[in-house]
Amino acid sequence: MRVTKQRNLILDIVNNSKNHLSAEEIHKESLKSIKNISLGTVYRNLNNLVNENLIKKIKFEEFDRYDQINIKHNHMFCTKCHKIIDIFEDIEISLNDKFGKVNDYEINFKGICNDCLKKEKE
Amino acid sequence: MRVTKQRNLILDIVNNSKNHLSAEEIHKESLKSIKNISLGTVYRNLNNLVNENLIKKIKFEEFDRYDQINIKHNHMFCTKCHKIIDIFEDIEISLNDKFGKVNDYEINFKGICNDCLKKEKE
DNA sequence: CTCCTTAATAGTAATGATTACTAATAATAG
DNA sequence: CTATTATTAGTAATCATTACTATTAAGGAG
Repeated sequence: MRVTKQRNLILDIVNNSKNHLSAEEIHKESLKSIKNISLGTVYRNLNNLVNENLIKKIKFEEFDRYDQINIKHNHMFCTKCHKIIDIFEDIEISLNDKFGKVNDYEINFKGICNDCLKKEKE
Repeated sequence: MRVTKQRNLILDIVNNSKNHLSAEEIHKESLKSIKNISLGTVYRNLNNLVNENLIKKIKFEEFDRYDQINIKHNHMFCTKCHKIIDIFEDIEISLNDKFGKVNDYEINFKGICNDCLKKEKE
C-alpha cells in the first residue's frame, strides 16, 4: 500500500467535513487541490479507506455517503429534507455474542428534523 | 390506490419469506404465480409498500433488500458471508426528541456470524 | 541520488440496480 | 355495464459505482 497525495487528500476531506459527503461531492472538493483527480480514484480510495477502518460508509439514500470515525456517533436521517444529523449522545447497547462475533453496530434513526418541524408550523 | 393481484402477491412474498429478499428475488418468486409480472411492477409496488409502512427496506450491500414488519426486530450483517440475520431480542433505547421527531430507528450490527466462525476453526 | 519494480492514477468504457416511459389492461365508482 | 383512470408489461433510460488500460509516480535497492 502506497501513500499518495490523492489518498491523503480524500481522507483529509472526509475527516475535516462537518457534512456527510457523497463520492461526487468529495470528488468536487478534491478537484480544488488536484485539478485532474479522477472520480474513479476517489471511489477506489474511499473503498480502501473504509476497508482499513479509517472512515465509514453511510447508506441511507440512493447513494452512499462517507463519514469520519474520530468520535463514535450515530445518525438520524430526516425523511423530509433528507438531511443526516449526527447524534453524539452515548447510547448503551448490551448484547451477548449469541449471533456470532459482533464487531460494530450503528443505530439509524429516522424522523423529521427540527428544521422541518419548524417549517411545518409556519 | 387500487388493490391489484400483483401488489397483493408482492406483499405476500415479503411477509412469508424468512429471508431478506432482493427485488430481483421477489420478481423471480412472483413469476411462479403471475407468469408475466414485470420487474418494474415489482420495484414500483415495493416502493409503494415501503411508503405505506407495510414493509421495510434494508440497505446493507450493493442492492436493497426487503423485510416484513410484523415483529419489530433488528439485523446483523455478516461481513464474511454477507448473510443478514434477524435479531428479535428486545433492545431498549431511550432518546429524547432533541433532534426532531424520531419516528423509527434500526440497529444494524456488523460482525462474523456463527456459521463463518465455525468455518474459521476448521 | 538514480534506477527499477509495481502499485496507483487519469481517463474512459462498462455494469447493473433502479427508475422512467408508453400503449394496453383492469380495478372500481356510478 | 360503462367510463374513468390507476396500474401493468415491456422496454428504454438513468446514474451511481466498478472495471479496464496505458501512463505515472511511490519508495526500496544499490
